[in-house]
Amino acid sequence: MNDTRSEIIRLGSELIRSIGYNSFSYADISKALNIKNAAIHYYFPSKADLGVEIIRENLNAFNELTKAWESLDYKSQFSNYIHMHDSFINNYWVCIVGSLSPSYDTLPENMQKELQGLVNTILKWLTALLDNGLKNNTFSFAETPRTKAFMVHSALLSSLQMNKVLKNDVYKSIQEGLLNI
Amino acid sequence: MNDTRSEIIRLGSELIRSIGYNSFSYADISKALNIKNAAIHYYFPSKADLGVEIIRENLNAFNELTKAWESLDYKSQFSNYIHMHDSFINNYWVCIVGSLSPSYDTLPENMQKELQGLVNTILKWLTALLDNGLKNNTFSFAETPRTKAFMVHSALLSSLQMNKVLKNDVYKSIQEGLLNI
DNA sequence: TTTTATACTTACTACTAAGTAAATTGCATA
DNA sequence: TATGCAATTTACTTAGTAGTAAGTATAAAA
Repeated sequence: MNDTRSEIIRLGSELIRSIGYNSFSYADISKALNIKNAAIHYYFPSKADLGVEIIRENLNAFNELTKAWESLDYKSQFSNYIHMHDSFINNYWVCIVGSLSPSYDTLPENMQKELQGLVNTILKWLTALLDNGLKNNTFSFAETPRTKAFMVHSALLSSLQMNKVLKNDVYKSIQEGLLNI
Repeated sequence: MNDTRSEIIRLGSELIRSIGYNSFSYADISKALNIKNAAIHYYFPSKADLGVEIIRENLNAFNELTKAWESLDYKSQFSNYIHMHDSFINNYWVCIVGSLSPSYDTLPENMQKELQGLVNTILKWLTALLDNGLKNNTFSFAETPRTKAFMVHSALLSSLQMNKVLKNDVYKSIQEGLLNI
């Protein structure tokens, strides 16, 4: 994979996090990388192709991270997950799922499928972790692991969105609240 | 307020919930209402004017609802709040805050301010309710009322977004989880 | 009966978006 | 040295989008 291609993905990823998929254009990328709009079409014929690739890269990154955490105890894995997006708050970025979900109905079909895959992967991993941690008393909560996974994921995702609007301590507050299980 | 004007707001509201502010155009509204695009500009010279009005109507609706609940016990008020958006799930709509927040940086300044006002009003009301309910033992939780309000609001908001993507029981699961405080 | 204001329509502008075909550059290999 | 391929630009099309200026129908007020 060459430089230009990976730079396009990197920038596209940032733009999705900061302003959303429908709000960025190939012109935003071409200006920033000092190339022409047609050069982006060379690597990603349609914007949907770029969108799909960006989601895939996020899925790969998630899978690699969680694999690297495998040997850690459940509490550490959970804490790592909760702190996964810490670097986003100063830029007021949201995670890719939080960015794409509200505009889900406007996304091309292949992006919708890819997004579903990403969300399912995250929730499956988190549910298993909570289930294991509940069984060996690392965690304690009343809900089913699946419901708890929904709640944790949702709270975290949305705290990044609220951080964009309120620019206050909402992200840190929710993190602390979540870690206390 | 005449019919056309309120129909524009109603439809605009729906469009924001279903596809987002940046994804709908005056053409979407004019076609649906069988009027011309310029007729919308007559009532709302710029799209931002319409956006601001839609947020304001939501704020008014929230204030009226919570005022109507004032005489109820805290548990009922909390339950009402949690069920506030039940009618959205079958259409896969998100709430206005969940729709606008991820694209916050693309919104015109007056819409940003209005959105902040709405979020602050919701969080202020919810924090006060949780605080009161904690003090009289209606609720029991370890976090500060403010943090708990962040968490409840975030989980609920984001469950509507996940409902769009997964079209499963995530919204109901999170509701049940939240009601158990 | 004329005037005035409201609620629009007609017909347009300026601009931005994604996408494409064809030409060009530059480097590696035969 | 010539050829061929990959990476890119040039120059363009098509299809929207918000927004506007000028005109029109209608009904109530003067």
